[in-house]
Amino acid sequence: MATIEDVAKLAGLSRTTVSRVINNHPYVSEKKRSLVMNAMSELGYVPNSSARSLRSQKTEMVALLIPRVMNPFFSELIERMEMAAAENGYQLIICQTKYSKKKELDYLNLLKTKQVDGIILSSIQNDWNVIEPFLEFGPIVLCNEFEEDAHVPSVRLDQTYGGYISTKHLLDLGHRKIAYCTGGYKSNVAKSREIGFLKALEEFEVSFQEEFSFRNAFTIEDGREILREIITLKDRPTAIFTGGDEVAAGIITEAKRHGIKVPEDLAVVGFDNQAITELVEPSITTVYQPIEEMARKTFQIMMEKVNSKRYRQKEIVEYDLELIVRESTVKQGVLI
Amino acid sequence: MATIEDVAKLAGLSRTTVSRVINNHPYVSEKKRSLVMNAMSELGYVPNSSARSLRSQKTEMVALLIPRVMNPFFSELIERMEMAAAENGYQLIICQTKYSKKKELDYLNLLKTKQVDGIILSSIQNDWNVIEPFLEFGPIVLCNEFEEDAHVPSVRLDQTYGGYISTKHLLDLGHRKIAYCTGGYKSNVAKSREIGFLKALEEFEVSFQEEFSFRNAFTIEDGREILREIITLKDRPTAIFTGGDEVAAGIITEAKRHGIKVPEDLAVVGFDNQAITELVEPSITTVYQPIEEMARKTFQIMMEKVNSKRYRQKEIVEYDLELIVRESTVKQGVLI
DNA sequence: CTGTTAGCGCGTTCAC
DNA sequence: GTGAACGCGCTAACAG
Repeated sequence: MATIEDVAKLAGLSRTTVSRVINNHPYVSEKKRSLVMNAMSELGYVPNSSARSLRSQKTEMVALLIPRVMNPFFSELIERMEMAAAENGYQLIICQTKYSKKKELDYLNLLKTKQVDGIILSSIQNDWNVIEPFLEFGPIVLCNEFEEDAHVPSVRLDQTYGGYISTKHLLDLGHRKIAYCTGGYKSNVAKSREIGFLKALEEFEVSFQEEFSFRNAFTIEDGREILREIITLKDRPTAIFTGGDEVAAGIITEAKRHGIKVPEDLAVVGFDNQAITELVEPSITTVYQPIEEMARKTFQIMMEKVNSKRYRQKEIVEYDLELIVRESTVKQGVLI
Repeated sequence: MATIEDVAKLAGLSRTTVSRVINNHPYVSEKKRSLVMNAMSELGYVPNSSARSLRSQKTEMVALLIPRVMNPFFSELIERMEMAAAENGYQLIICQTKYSKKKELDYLNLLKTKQVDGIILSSIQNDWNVIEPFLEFGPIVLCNEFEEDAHVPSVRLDQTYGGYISTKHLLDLGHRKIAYCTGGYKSNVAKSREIGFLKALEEFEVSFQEEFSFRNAFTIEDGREILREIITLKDRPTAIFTGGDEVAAGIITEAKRHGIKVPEDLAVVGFDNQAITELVEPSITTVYQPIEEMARKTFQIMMEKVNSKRYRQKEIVEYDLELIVRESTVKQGVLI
């Protein structure tokens, strides 16, 4: 593998001059510049990035911590984030915490060992006070997560609003017995949605019935089970708010098996606007989340932080969610 | 940030001894070892990985090249590959080529610049002769891809068999007018499936009708369009083989809108065994692919290559696919 | 068993 | 405009 030294020799110049050409420094005569360029291409020279990182204290890599990849929301987040990284000449390292505190800490260590310039957290397992000390070693930016006492940038979606509009939609349709079901891992995300949910109920002077509450629902199968639970209730809800389209899909398909009509007997709203919302019949009313904008903004802030080296500063960017009404809440004419 | 030098000073020893402790070398007395350990934890010392990489010529990172993340097949591949990497103490860098030759080359350069120890290709855009030269700089392992003239390891699924069993299934059910539709990007993958498809037809002495061929089908919407094309045909197929569950789902949902019964009027087989296969009604007959085993094996071979430093050696590991029969080909009793 | 020394490849003062 | 020399942090001979 050719080094900068080899290039210098071949060009009959010093390492310094070669380095200057590589880094586009001024004060290099055109003659020597082209001499260097020729030598570089002749040798197929490429700078060694470990050496560069050691010298510059920058790796041009960022780690993205997520609970897992196989969740359409996070898949899209990865896709968008990788694109944002690429546009900035950065590489993206994927870190699945699998909801484990230990794994999260292991990955946070990438900052200490200088394997990455910064860390984007889209999932938080540990208490903030155990994460905070890592800020000594580099920037941490929250994406789709939020911590009240964290003095770091946080780019997120207005989940409270999301919970509010979808619940209000159900209330506007006349529903008063509304079940609430959500996944737990989204921590603050789930909490915010619940606040919005309750706020809407309050506005309509409807009180929430605790037996209509379902937690830890993530998958299609979870949705199916929830429906089975619901039909055992004497007093059944007429509508249900879910924290994810998969869960909504599970509820809907299982409802059909049990002869429960959607939306007549049970209206269902999902969350995420995934592809399945248009596949299931009836199609699923859901909440669209502007993941691309969020990813872009997150990365942009990360670049700022990397350059400014000021990591501890609270800053919140919030994007609005959008309700997409489909057939699982409002019966529509059949299309031909 | 504390360096090895700081630790050595605090412990009153030399850098070498500290280094030996870090790397678990023998020949270090217990006394000094604990002296070093204490100094390390007191300073919160962690080795700088750029320095380590520069010295050892290893980065403990591997790049995974895929066309894009937001495709359930690749999402799962990423998820499994990240887990395999983590088990081996490696980090995984995600590289989306977006089907672009240039991007692929940019990412292959990670090998040259020594940012990664190896590259896993799950998608090939450029001709092999332009990829081959990169082998000078590190190992390349193919995963779910195949190149006849590439002298590198290739871990893949027997796509020919996959195409064969699903087509044979349709033939066994009595279908003789079978349409074929597939995505183009899977290059050799798609070709292999087609070979299996044709082989099955041949065994049943059925000839393929060219007007039943649809290319570049990837999405649900593509599936819908294909169905709309099909109904314009005078002579319609009675069954259709697709290269992906999304396409199959699109065909099925659109068929229902047009009053075409699945499977009675049109039998459909998908590919990938994604979650939607059980959501759509009728549920989709599909082909299961053992992605986890493939990812695991790929990474294991990568580790071998990284250590042995012998990169140019052909080696093929192939896993069988499995047909999963559901309602889109065989009408089943309604479950309650 | 332990310390001294010499680079890994690069960027950057600081002289010329 | 250009080059010599130092050091980023670490590991591995080599010599004791």
